[in-house]
Amino acid sequence: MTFSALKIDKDSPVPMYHQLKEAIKEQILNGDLKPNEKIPSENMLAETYSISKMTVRQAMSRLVSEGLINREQGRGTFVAPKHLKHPLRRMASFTEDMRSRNLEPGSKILKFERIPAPKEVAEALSIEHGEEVTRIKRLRLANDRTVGLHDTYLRKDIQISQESLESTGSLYKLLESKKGVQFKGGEDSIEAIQATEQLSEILKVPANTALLQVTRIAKDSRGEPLEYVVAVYRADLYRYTIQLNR
Amino acid sequence: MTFSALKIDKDSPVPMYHQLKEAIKEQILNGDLKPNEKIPSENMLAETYSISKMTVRQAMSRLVSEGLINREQGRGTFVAPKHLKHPLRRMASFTEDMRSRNLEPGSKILKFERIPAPKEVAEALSIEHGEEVTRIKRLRLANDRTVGLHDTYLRKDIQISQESLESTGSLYKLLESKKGVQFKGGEDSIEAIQATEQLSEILKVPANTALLQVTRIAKDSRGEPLEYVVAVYRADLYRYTIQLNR
DNA sequence: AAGTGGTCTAGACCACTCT
DNA sequence: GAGTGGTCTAGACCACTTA
Repeated sequence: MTFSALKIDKDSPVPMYHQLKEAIKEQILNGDLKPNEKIPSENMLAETYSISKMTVRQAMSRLVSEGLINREQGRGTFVAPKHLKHPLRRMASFTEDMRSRNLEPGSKILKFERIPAPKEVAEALSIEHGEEVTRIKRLRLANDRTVGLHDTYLRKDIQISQESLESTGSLYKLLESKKGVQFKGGEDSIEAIQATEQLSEILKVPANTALLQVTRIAKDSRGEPLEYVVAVYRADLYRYTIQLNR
Repeated sequence: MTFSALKIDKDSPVPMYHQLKEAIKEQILNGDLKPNEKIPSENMLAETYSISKMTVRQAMSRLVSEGLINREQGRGTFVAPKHLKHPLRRMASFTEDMRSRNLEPGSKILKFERIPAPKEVAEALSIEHGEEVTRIKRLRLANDRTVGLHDTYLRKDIQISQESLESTGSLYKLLESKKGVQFKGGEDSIEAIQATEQLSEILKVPANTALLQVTRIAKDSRGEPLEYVVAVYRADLYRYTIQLNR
């Protein structure tokens, strides 16, 4: 057991439960803790690091909700069996999504403009019809192959420049780390569509091919809609995967 | 404020945080608490019901993860803005999914058999190639219209009869309430496919139409795969919606 | 400054599993 | 019976928002 190597800094501004959570997470991801292996008991961990059981439990609860461990009353806590694929459990950006699939994400901006919100967009963002929004149309690449097309609309108080987006690459990263935006979550709606002539040209597939369309409304920390995206993906290059709880 | 009507039974075998959670949930769902309305503070609730703040917080945390409320440090806790659609937040059965859309779910069993697991199924269920599984092929209906086709494979220790499934309607309900199965969660993989000739006949759509295919691996309380389903839906009648956190 | 949610303690007792 | 996770207490202090 490599747990002895673990250390928790009580004076750190980072909460202790978070330090413990990340430490265990790392051991699971790098293989020190193997699937189905038993994790030291909560009481044990509390004693070892001289923190209270409730704090240990908070770390554990979050690991459970990330799907990394399973708790069984009376038996113990175990590393979750490994997954073959890499289903996401949280709202991810295209960039994060591709990285988790071990693909190199890329972008090509086709349009970057400020326009009055069309009806559908205004409705999704809960703003007035015609209110100004930023509209970004981008080809999305994985290992230099075109996998999809993103049509993004941002609420007008989100001010970004084409240059900053081009240099950052990831819209979510730009918003979160440079614009102080906090995403709380969002809703994805996924459907199958037939390629229109225009889409078939852009994505280089035959007309009428089946495509996967993901429509997202992303929300800020107050739960207000912030971003509306219609993403269309080549069905042969992209599938949407998600890990769910019950 | 109708919170005074709320009561918590300290001697009940039902945890207090669960009682509190359900009570608040009900007030949100029946409209006593309106979207964006402020909920009494944690300290207030703790005092009112003479329970500790940590217990109140456990109730709140679960409501947050169900997407019903938002917490904002320094400001308070608020009922989440309502959603236009009904995106799911947890692994749902087809039956639950349809009900949440206000549609009446239905089924027509096409096949009910015990067969040796094909390779793909064995892999998904982490069992030996050729081990016996229950295979159920069903048309799925919403308001008596065919919306999709489910091809389900169950691990061999799950023993159900065609009659019990027919009388219950919902496979998940049958397993959970009569067979003591506990689903922990699962993984959904969603892709767009073209209708084969066979599928186009069954679903009554033209050949090569775009269809939505959802492949699910559902897991039991120990995290072991239990059910493998390949579901194919008519793109014009079904979309997959999901609520995500970040 | 007052009020709110966020973190944390140092215990306690219970329900469950395994031996 | 020993060990484990699940619930709960009665405090404490901190970080943040709002007035």
